[in-house]
Amino acid sequence: MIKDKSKEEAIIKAARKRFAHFGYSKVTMDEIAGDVEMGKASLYYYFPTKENLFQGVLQQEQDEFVSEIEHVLQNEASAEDKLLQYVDLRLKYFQKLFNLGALSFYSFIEKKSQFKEYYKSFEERELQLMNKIFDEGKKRNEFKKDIEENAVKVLLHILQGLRLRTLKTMAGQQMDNRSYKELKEEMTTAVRIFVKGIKC
Amino acid sequence: MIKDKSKEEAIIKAARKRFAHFGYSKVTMDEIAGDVEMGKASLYYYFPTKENLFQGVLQQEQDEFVSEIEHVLQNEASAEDKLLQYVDLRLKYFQKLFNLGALSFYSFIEKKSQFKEYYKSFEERELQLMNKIFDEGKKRNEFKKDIEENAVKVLLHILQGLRLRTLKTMAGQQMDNRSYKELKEEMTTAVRIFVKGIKC
DNA sequence: ATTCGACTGTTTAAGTAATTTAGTCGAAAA
DNA sequence: TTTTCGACTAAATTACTTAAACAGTCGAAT
Repeated sequence: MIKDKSKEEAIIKAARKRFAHFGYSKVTMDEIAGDVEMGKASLYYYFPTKENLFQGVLQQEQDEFVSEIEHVLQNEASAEDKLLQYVDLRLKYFQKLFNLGALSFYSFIEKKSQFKEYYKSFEERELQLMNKIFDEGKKRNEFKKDIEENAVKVLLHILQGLRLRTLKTMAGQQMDNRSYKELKEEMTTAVRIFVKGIKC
Repeated sequence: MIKDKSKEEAIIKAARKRFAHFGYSKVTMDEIAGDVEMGKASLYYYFPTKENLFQGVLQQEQDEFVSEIEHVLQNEASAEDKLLQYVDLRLKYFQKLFNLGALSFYSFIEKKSQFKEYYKSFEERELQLMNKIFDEGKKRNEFKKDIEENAVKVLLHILQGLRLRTLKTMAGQQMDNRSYKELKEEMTTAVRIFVKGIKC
């Protein structure tokens, strides 16, 4: 019943390496099994499906991101600074997912759209995190109390949209350093102006 | 040398009808020719390629949009109101392109990406239009003079991103009225807060 | 609890033939 | 001179077949 956590993690580690390099569909369970010196059938003792294993990889990245961001929320910076730190960490997480092939324009239209549910629940989590930042900002009187109803959600969608837009312009290619920097700058500008618009 | 404009328009009209209903690849030149009671070969007298004919359709939509928006720019509304009118018209134009099958997530990743150049030049045009609105806003002292360097471009990208994000969530399906209204509301909120952020 | 060899059914890839369709051309009509 | 089109071709798309690869199962062994 209680499965060996370290084995599980070794499998995820091997899987992540392969997925990050070749993308989901170009990696076979046999190869991953080979990497951890196991038979393929043994993998199925830990993960019921290949998809589930991939989600394991994603989940680990997500946990890492969430714990980083929650750590940030605890420091004493202003709400605006926290938002900017959020943008920074979120963008790094975005890049990781991209390198795992979990993003890219293609993955969104695939019939199975394996991760729709996954992304959706994460979006809710993100919204909570941002709301927390804004609530603290209100308490500290950085923002006025009567922020526009959907402002936080809109900001979240703005950031999503800007990332998606960058994804589009790359369509297939690698994410180079220039795209990354441009995107970050755009997001930073957007947040700064947006926050100013909320402050007054 | 001087081709019959009314014939050309009749062809575009017929083509638009078909493209809007079936999408680019599901329409044959023979069918369009049938609609205007011509032989297919005659179409090639007016349009060198099928792609070019499709672009003719797009160009007409774009011209219509641009002339509407330029009309708006001439009235005496505030810069903010002009921006909101811009959002409204631009979204209607977006929907038209969507119904023509010129958008949709698929069209962006198609190898040929026939319209990359087309969209790019249009984006520049859009940027000019928005800059015009902002420049007038500055002259009338609605905005302070030292607007952040890339603010206008960032706003443009925000609006693009929000549209794209909606496109993603629909992925394949029809654009229903709810998506449309939600998107419009988001854009409106974004513009209002953004403008406030620039004003002060 | 954990591992795996041997197996299966389904999915993907490769190859090929058949069909459709964009685009051409030269001649003819207006 | 401008406009139309029938008859054609080359190229792309589709439909189909077959071979290979792969995800996932199972029962037996540690």
